[in-house]
This record gives sequence, C-alpha cells and structure tokens, in this order.
Amino acid sequence: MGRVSQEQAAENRAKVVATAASLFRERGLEGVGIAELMAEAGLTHGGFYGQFGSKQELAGEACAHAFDSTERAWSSVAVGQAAGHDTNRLRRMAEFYFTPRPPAAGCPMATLAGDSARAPAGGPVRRAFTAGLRRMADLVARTPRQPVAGPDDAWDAHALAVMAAMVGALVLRQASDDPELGDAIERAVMRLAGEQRA
Amino acid sequence: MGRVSQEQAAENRAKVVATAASLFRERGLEGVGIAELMAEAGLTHGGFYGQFGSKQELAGEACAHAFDSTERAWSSVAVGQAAGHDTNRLRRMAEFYFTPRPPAAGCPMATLAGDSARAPAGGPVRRAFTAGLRRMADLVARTPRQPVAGPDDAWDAHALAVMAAMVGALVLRQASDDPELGDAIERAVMRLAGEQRA
DNA sequence: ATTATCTATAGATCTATAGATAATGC
DNA sequence: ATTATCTATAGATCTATAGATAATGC
Repeated sequence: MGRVSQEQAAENRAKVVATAASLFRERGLEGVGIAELMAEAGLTHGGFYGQFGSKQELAGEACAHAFDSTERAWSSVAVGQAAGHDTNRLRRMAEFYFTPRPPAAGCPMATLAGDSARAPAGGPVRRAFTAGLRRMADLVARTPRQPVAGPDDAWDAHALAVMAAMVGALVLRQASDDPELGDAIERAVMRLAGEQRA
Repeated sequence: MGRVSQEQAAENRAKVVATAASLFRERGLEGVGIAELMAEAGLTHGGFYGQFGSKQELAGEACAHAFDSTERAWSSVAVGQAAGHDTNRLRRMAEFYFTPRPPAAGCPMATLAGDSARAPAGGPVRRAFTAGLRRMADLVARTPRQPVAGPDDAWDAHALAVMAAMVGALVLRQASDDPELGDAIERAVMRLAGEQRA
C-alpha cells in the first residue's frame, strides 16, 4: 500500500516500539531481526528506516518503554493505598515482583540487563537502561519506610539491597533449568523482604 | 600445517574452551563467532568442528569451565583458613565478589545469565548453568554459619538471599552506565552481607 | 507535491561442511 | 594409514539502503 495518515503513522511507530519491548525482552536484542519485528507489528521490513535511525535506536526506545510500564506497575504497589507507613511494603513489592509472568512482560532490570551490558557504552540502550534503573532505585528507596530506629540511609540501603536480591533471584531463575532451585532462591528473598528491621 | 600430537591436540582443545569461557563472558554467546574465537586460540576456523559438535556444545563446556574457576575462587574465600565458625564470612564473600575484575573473568552467574536464559531449554548451556548455580548455592548455604539463634534453614535462606543480592548488584552494575549508582547498590548489599543476624 | 510504506537487493556477517595437507603413531 | 588442522565455500542469516508505489494534505 501507499501512504497513510500521520495519525496512523504515529500509531504504527508506537506499535513497533511496543512490539520491540516485548520481543526484545523475550529473546534478546540479537534474537530478533528487523524483518520479523516489523512483520509482528503488521508492517514490512523496509518501512523501519523511515521511522527509526537504526536498530540500536529502536532498542533504546523499547528499553525505555519497558521501564515505563514496569515503573507504573511498581508505583501502584509501592505507594499502595495508604500514603503513610506500612510495615509490609517491601514484602508486598517482592510478592508482586515474583508473581509469574512471561519474560516478554518481565522486569527489564532482569530481562534486559545482559543486553544492556553488551550494548555500546554511552549508546541509546545503555542510557535508557541506566535512566530506568535510577528511577526504579528511587522508587524503592523512597518508598514510605517501615517503622525503624536507624537513620534514613540505613533503610534506603536495605531497600536497595532487597531490590538487588529480587533482580538477582529473577535473573537466576530465568537462566536456570531447575524451577525448584529458582523457588528456593525466591523464597529466601521473600523472607528477607518481609523481615522486621531492628 | 598438518597433524599434531594427541597431547598437543588436547592442549589445543582446552585452550579453545578457556578462550571461549573468557570471550563469551565478555561479549556474550552471540557476540563472538567461531572464526574469531579460534583465531584468538591460535587455530583456524575449520579446525573447530573436529573438536566440538557445535557452537552450543562448546558454549556448554565454556560455561562449566567458568563456573569451575569461580567455584575454586569462592571456596578459598568461603571456607577460609579456619574450619570453625566465622562471624564475617558472608561479608568476606561479598568483598571478594565485588572486587573489580574484567567481565571476561567475572562471575558466570552474572555474566552468562542472560545468555543461558535465551539458550535452548534443556540444551548444553542451560544444563551447565543450572549445575553451576546449584553448586554455588550449596557452597554459600552450607558455609559454616555465623553464630545465630534460628534454625539452620533460616540461615541458609539468608545466605541464599545475600547471594541473589550480590548477583543482582553485579548484573545491574554491568548493565548500567552510572558507576556511582552501581557503587550505591554494592554498598547496600555489602551492608546486608555484614549484618549481624539476631 | 509530499511522504509513509512497500519490494528488492547490496554487502557483510556467521555456522557448518567438504576436501586438501602434512605430521603422527601403528 | 590415520587424523588434527587448514583452506575454501555453501547456505542462511541480518542490517541498511535504493527506488517504486499510492494515499494524504496543502
């Protein structure tokens, strides 16, 4: 077909980004070619370069998109109904985090970390990942805290460490072939997240 | 050149595996071709298929090799000089874990997780990763424990959770462009590892 | 007339194999 | 004679671009 309305073109572009955000998380940046990606979005191979400068550029946008959705989901859990303190906030976040979901919809910290690590330093993917990670860390560390004695930064450090543990648990589960081992690690992290801080 | 002694051939094969264990950790399974790998090992492209059935098969061996070296290094730190209890064992492991090293020599749990997750389920890479992960988990969880009140499995769970946190911290650091953010996460995990358990 | 998308292809990979070569090991 | 390694190449990718097509938007 020929030309399409600007509105439709914008929709198509957004569809490509959303499709990429799913496919890249599922199979990795190198596991999906432009042709397949565009076909999945209902377009053809050649149309890609009218909308994006390069695959890396799209990958950066897709990474940002993945962090956006994940951040939205986290926010509702992290901030919760109450604005005040909540003893089990971290535990609720961990429960949400470990709720099974397909990798295509999984946390980008876990699903895209390997790809970002190998993407060119300073390039669009690394930049998007870094920005996303920073926002997630802020979200976790600034969550209204459990009632604790220590100074704020002690709690922030604990929250960050729990976040790292959640990411580690998910990464290891996805990389391994043994669901029971994955469960054991997740249970261990759940317990850590639910612990009362002295 | 022509034929080479069986001893030399075995040495060549081992060199290829060791080279692969480094290169794959540094650049990922899809980031290194057979030709480059063999050249790095001082051999030629075509010789590869006399020694290995496929790239995936070599990747499995390389993964196992990487876990072997890492396990050896961890053992010396985890078990330490003393056979008895040690209050700061976990903390010493974390210190060792976070000692900067090139990704080519880095912990395979962190550097190869993404590749293993995308490797065929049940294939050589996933199998090697799973076996390695299991051994690391055993190593950490069965380390002589800090003096604690709770039952053994409480401590084992804590040790597993700290291991997940260490892996998560390293994965996130390698994926991000912001060393300070990486440092903050590592410090948080160090603190967790060093905490006295009630 | 402009432009979003399509078809077709150039150019550069990469895995795997076929057949040649030359030194080992019976 | 066997075989570890080498040279050369088949076949299948994959990114990016060039030029054609047809509907929009001035």
